[in-house]
Amino acid sequence: MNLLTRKTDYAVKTLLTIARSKRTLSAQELTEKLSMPRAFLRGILQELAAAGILNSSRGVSGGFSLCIPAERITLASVMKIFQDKVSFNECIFKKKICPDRSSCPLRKEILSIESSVIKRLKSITLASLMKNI
Amino acid sequence: MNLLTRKTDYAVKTLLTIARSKRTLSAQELTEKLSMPRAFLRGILQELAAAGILNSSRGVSGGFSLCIPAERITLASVMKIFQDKVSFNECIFKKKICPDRSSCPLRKEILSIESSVIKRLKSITLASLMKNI
DNA sequence: GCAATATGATACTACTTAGGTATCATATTG
DNA sequence: CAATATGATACCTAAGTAGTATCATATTGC
Repeated sequence: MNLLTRKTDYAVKTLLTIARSKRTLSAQELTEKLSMPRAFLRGILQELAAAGILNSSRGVSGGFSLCIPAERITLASVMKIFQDKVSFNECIFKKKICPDRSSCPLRKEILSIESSVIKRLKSITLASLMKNI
Repeated sequence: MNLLTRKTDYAVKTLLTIARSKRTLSAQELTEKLSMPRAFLRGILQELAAAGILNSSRGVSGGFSLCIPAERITLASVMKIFQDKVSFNECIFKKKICPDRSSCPLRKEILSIESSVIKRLKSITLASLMKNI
């Protein structure tokens, strides 16, 4: 079980690199800097652009740059792009076993853990990650 | 992303049922009580027995019973049986990108979240789940 | 204009894991 | 000895993760 998928991990590290270098970086440059698989990274960059986190420009000196200040890009928001549900508990016992879902003790515990994890994921920003280096 | 797999979820609910009824219950009885797929539940019960959480007895009036007091069966220990790694971060950047893994800011954050989740999972026991009903 | 360089869109493959089934062997009880 | 249980094991299928490949389109500089 992994909290972050590889796409999310790549994405965060790529975003950090872009944030540090204040200029536009192409997929090619990023691939070399970060030694990530090129085609895969291209896809990730495209998704980040589509999600409105990156600006993209085509053509000879094109590439990607941040579209939002680093303070406002959270780990939770990046995860959301690449991992549909950042929820922990998809209760499998609709009505069969737990006649009253709202009273299921296991569910309560998991939801409580989930919400505290999500809270923390929302509090981690690109900017805070950069400071901690 | 789900914190608990279905096997773990079934296992916990099954263990709760066994713990409540102080007698030996067969896979057949449990299947009926809990409306879980029979063959699947059988496998889960076998794994729980192999892990030393359940006693099993064969033959006509055989079945399963708790082998450990409910206070000492934690959610973490059940997860461990069915979900090899309850770790959150399998860092993918061995030495390439993070020359010094120990200083990776993202890794630090994830490990911190992970350890607090594990701590909570260890604190949830069958007994505590039963009390909260 | 045109070649070179970029991204956009999209489709496809390989691998792993989760979820579930089925069967034969073996032990226990009445 | 037949009925009932678990033990061990070998499958199968669907979904998600990780990664590749290609064609279309936009931009820049000569």
